[in-house]
Amino acid sequence: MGDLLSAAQERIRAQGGRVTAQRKLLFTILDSLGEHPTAEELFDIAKESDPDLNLSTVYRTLRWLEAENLVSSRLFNEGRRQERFDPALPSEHHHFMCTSCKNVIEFDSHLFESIKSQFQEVNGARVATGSIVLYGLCADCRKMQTSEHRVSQGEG
Amino acid sequence: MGDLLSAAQERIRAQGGRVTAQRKLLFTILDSLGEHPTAEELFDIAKESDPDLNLSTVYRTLRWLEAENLVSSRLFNEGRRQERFDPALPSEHHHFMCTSCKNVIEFDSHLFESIKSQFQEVNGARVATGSIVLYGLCADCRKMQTSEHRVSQGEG
DNA sequence: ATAATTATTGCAAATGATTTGCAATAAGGG
DNA sequence: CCCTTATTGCAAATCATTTGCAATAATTAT
Repeated sequence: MGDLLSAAQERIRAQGGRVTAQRKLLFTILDSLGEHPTAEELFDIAKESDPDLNLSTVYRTLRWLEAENLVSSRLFNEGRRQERFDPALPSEHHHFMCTSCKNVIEFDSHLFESIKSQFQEVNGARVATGSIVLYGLCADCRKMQTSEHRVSQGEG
Repeated sequence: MGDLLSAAQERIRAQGGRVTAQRKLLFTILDSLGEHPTAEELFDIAKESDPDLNLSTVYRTLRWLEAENLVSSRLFNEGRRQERFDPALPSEHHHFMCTSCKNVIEFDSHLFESIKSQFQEVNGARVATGSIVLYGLCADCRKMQTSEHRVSQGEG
């Protein structure tokens, strides 16, 4: 929704680059996808439209977007050591990952500034960036777990 | 300083395991090291005492400690996709990583609880764990940067 | 439109971090 | 001190990502 598609195309042109079908496809998907996909997840979605697409192209496109500050990548503690790509605008925000469905929810917290300045004062450090990551069950997965309980206990 | 060494040895024995020289060495190093080493960093230190030590043994030992909740592993955004192992006791704490020297400083924040409960209320989720990671320059590296500036500007 | 230029792609092989299979070694019990 | 088998070292496998290179295709000039 942030119109990554047109922002990215403009930047490509400004750099004398080429607006290829693969890039347009990937930009479009990222733009509409309200998620934090891994390279492979994005690849799997894109392959439905372009079966010849290669995973290297996905990585190269994501790295280019990252260098242009149009997406950022982060590692969650999900067992895998795999990056997730965040197409949100680069305002400071934090993440919650559901440990069951792996969905990521973004959130803000005005308390984060206080945490940063408190750390700086105590340690004499200079904090440049940072983020909060929370893990747990999202509302949907909580409901499902509860109803599974009910079923397995014969209460449904 | 948390006496990981003896805690770990006790648990090994309790499980019918064997207290090997390699394990003792690694426990001792982790115990005294006030840092968050990668497997390879720990390996390099340990190799000085036991040149035949193998990196697999380091990984296996760290994974075992992790399963026993005596260390935890985390991924920082340092370019590499490499785990760092935290030998701190499993109380909730947060991390600052110096982007220059890569040193990790642990800290607490009572505000974290508020952030968690606020997220839960707003989203209907259940937060189980989470943490704050800050990046910036530690006090020492700030000083060095400043003095380098001074030198390069001929002000020293 | 068409050809020329070269950025970008697909593929395969390389890389870096971590894991695993297996035969050799060595703790700890008898 | 010997036996049993947990643990080790080594090499090969794996997973996520990157890279070299020849083939392809988007732009640019014709």
